[in-house]
Amino acid sequence: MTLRLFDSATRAVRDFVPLVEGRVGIYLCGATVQAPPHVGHVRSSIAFDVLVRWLRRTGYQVTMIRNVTDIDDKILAKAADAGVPWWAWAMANERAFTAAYDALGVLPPDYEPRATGHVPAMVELMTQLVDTGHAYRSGPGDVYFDVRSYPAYGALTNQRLDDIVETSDEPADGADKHDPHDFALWKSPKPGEPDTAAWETPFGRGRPGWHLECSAMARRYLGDSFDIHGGGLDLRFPHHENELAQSRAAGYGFARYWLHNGWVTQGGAKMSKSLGNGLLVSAVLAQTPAAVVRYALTAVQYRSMLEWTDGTLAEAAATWDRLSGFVARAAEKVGAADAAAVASAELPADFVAAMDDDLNVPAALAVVHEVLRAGNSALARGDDEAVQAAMVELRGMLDVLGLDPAGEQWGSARSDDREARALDALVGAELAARAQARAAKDFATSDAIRDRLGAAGIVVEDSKDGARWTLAARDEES
RNA sequence: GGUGGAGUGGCCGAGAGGCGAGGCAGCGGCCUGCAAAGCCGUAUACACGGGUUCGAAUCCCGUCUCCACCUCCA
Repeated sequence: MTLRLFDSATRAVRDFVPLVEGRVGIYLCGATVQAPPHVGHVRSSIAFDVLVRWLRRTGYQVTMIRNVTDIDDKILAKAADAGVPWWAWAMANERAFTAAYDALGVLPPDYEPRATGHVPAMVELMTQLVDTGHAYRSGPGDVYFDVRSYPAYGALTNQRLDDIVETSDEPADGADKHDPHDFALWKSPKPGEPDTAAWETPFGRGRPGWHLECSAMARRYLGDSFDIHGGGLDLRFPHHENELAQSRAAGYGFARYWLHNGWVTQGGAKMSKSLGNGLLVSAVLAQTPAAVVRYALTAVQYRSMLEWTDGTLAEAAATWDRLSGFVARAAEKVGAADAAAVASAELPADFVAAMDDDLNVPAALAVVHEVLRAGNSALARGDDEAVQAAMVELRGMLDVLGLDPAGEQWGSARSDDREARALDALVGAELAARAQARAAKDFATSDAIRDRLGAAGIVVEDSKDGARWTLAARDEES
């Protein structure tokens, strides 16, 4: 069984065959750092994080490139409004994105190129396009791609040029476009824009258009042809169509598979910067453990729309408690498994089949729950061997999803964290007092202690081996 | 107008011709001093109307509704 992926370009599920056996190059459209990330942004990064993890798990050597668009109209406009340099505005937001990725366990890409650092590569590609008649200079610093020069324009999104509504990408003063659909490769500075936001080129001074950046950076790091190009569904047109057109027109094979993730919606509407309804990741993380947020964003198939409601996080929290609870109890019983055992654990065939089927995470999670139940049952009947097996298998699967409760990202650092040790000692004292009260059948006192801990977000569970405690995954809703 | 997606039980969410994925919530039971956790059990589900078939949520025809992209967007 091989991995099959839904390719947007052909609108079909295709067997994944990499360009070079055993290796995969992925280019993911990252953030335009005009604002801090909202939940939809990190959904995209998590979707492709799962893809990378699965490819690596199944033996591929993956090169993951995720760009940062650190100059564009909105960055310049917002920075000007805020009275700060555009590059400082971009940098601050880039840091916010990085913090969100890190908090949610998104593995860092192999490289994260910034647009502003790749002007020479862009000029090189643009020059090629002008020299071959696929692009033209319409004024100082203004260069457009000539869509009529590339007959396959529209192929990615299955549109005929004449059916596409005319773009409102307005030419600069004095600039003329040959066709209304022609898009900017290079843009001359607008009045009032800072000198630092323009670069010299053979065609005049200006700054890069959005589409050119990605084509140039993808080629620089992944080569003339590469395996997978990813991004949000909303980037298919015009962004990806334009990238494909200019790269192919320049003679490069470019991406062989196009993957697009669905959006996070609220009330059926897409979260978006332009609508201003984006729920900031920082706001969500302020109230909910990151692992729970990660679970919520991972649990849906990547192409589906994910409707974000109050119930989304509540359900994720319940499931996360169940998963992490078993792993913790199992480790207390049979000892923690080492990372190597988890990384090399043999995964259930149904799980593998689900992941190979266009990353069907919901179906894969069904297998996770089967193993979880088997593990809990083994725990109940004291079958340590089965507990151990279930724990390793479960963690192996969850690791693929970036959700191993005992892994590096989410694992408890209780034993070597001073605050946590102090807390453990205090709760331990409370639990000792409670045990005494219970032994004396003073249940009023023991219940009062349990209630007091509960109010502090500490959940107490009794068992034959005594009481154990955990932090509640989420604050109780009133 | 062009292109594409979606309607599954109280909720979330897979599946895509034939033993009712899985989760959450609920209900019953076991366990517990009581809980919690866990385990066991528990479902008149597939937008609507026709059709094909031994058999359709899954295929075909028609209808309705919702959403998105075609302007910046993950």
